[in-house]
Amino acid sequence: MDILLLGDRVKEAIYEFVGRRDVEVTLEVPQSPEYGDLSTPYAFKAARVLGRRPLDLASDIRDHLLSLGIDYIADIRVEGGGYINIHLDRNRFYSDYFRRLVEEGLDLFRGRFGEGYVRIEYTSVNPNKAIHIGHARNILLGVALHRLLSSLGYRVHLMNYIDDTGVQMADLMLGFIELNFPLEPPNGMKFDKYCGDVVYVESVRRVEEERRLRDVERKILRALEEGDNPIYEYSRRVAERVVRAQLETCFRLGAKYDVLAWESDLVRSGLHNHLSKVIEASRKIIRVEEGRYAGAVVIKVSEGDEIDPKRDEVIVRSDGTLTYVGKDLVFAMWKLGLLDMHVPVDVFGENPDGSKIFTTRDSGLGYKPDPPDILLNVIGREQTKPQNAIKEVLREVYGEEVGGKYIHYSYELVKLSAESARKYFGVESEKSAVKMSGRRGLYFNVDDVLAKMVEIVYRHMVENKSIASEQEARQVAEKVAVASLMYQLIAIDRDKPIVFDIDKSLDFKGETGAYILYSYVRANSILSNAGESGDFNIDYSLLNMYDLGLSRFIVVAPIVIHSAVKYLEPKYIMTYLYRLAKSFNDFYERCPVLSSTDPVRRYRLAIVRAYASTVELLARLVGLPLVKKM
RNA sequence: GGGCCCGUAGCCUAGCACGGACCAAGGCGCCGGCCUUCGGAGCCGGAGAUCCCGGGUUCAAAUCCCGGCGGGCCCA
Repeated sequence: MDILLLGDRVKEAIYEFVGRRDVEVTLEVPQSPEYGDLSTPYAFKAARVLGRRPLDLASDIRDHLLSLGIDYIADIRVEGGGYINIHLDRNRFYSDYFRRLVEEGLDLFRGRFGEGYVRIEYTSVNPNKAIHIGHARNILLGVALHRLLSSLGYRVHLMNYIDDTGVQMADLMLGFIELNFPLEPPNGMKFDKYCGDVVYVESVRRVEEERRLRDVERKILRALEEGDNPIYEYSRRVAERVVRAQLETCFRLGAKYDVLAWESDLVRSGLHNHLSKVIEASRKIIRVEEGRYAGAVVIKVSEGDEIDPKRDEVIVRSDGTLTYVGKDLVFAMWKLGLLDMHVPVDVFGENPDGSKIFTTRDSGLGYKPDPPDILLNVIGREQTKPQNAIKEVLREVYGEEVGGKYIHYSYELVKLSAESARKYFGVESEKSAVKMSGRRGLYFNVDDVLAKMVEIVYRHMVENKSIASEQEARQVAEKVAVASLMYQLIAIDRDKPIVFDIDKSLDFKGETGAYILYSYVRANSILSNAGESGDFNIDYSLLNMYDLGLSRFIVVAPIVIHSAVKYLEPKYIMTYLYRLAKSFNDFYERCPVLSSTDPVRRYRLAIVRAYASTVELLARLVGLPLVKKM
């Protein structure tokens, strides 16, 4: 039994009692323990449609619920003019839940919140530079979604799209081909950083300065788009090396991939020829006959005959080339398993867990994605307009059911604080935040940021002499750093831009990932010093309000997990983890465990054990790394 | 200009999905306390809020609706 199951039981009982379900029973856990463990303002809402007074209705519902003798319900009170407050037999309910949680962990939840096949496309960084802090938001959202869904019993397939035919790649290659940058980075610099911070930035600068280089840039770009030529072959070797370097960073963040899909391979395999299918089938897609857009093919979202650039999307230009949206539309069809279209794949490498990463290639076994139940595309919010157009076409051509599977999982940009921009890049700005720019080299690499974080955490541990071996301390510091970065980027609402300030992100005080890990370390310290296990027949009458406060917070976890998966919001788990850790630290200050005498000591050990198990469970659900010492 | 998103103490954020005990919670910063108790990356106390503005719906609005204002993003 857990609070979610109990809540469902209560809901059903109320629906049956009133004989209608049009007014939803919303259950909440009251802030204050004196209002019980579960509460609903249902009587206020339902009173109107039932033509009754809230107080009377609430009383009747209470009497009915009590008459059912639902297990674990000790008392029900009507308070505050109509709230129905359910008080549980806390000794039994908390103890029983804690015991099962500690014994079964994740098994308590696996398969309970739906099942199916989910494809997630994420990361999608151009192969000309290192992963920066803005990409990290994308990657960490993907990681969290993957862990959440796969842990709860969904089959998850992970794809990473790599655009190796764009102008960014062309500019990088211009640096190697025309500006004679050596292929080997200076003194041990990581290859992706070298490409992005040194070669690419310089190429962009030179192209802007020298007209002659624009022609070279165009020539290289054409070679990349056409493929099957020495420039493309060279470029592909460089790009693969960059991607391998990028993946090292992604792995640090907990990422995993099943298939890397390269734009150049998709072009060569003829994927784009399939665009004609949807062009013919859709009435929204039209070939423009005259005017400015003559010869172009356009997704017509707007009403009327005129092309409205504010609303409509060009998918094929007048010269016959595909736009980004056109490419993405046909790619979407492939990812949804709608095309009978195999692309050659080969093994690219391995994930940290040992599973294979496949990559598209010019030859190899043919691969076709299985149709997923949902397709989550983790893409920035700035792409909303083209993403909506794609979805509309899918809806029209393949029906609501298929179109509904296509989800633009969007998030706002990560910007740079003006202070950081000035201090580290010498860029002055009137505004409080600056847009990052790969072209100007105005961004923080994840590797560099993590290195700074690791250094600070490591020094902290050395000062506290908390860990003996240097090697172990380094590993721990890495996890603390990643956890903190993850909290910074995941706990914030996806619709809000994040202003990244390097100095603030290096501060591990307060509401941070480190805080969560620290509380977990404290819990583990108690457990490992205890020398015995707890007693899971807790008698709360012998304990105080802080024991109770932590306990009733632990018990809420199933509700949080349910919301997180229902709304695909890992943020709910992150913010809950922080509040839970806070509750634990309150408990820690006021409730001595080891120095207490039995039975209090063993009751508290059980609570600490339940807390640690909850943190382990939730951390696993979002991919948050944990440490037992720090 | 149009479309979408955001607006909560000096700053950052939670709560908004599903209106309910919210005279609004947490963090940073500021002021003042707590290291002979299980690890102080912690805890306690204090100051700090027209929940952008106006209207509407409702027994009840930070939450829903309408209109404004301000900011962000997008518009081959």
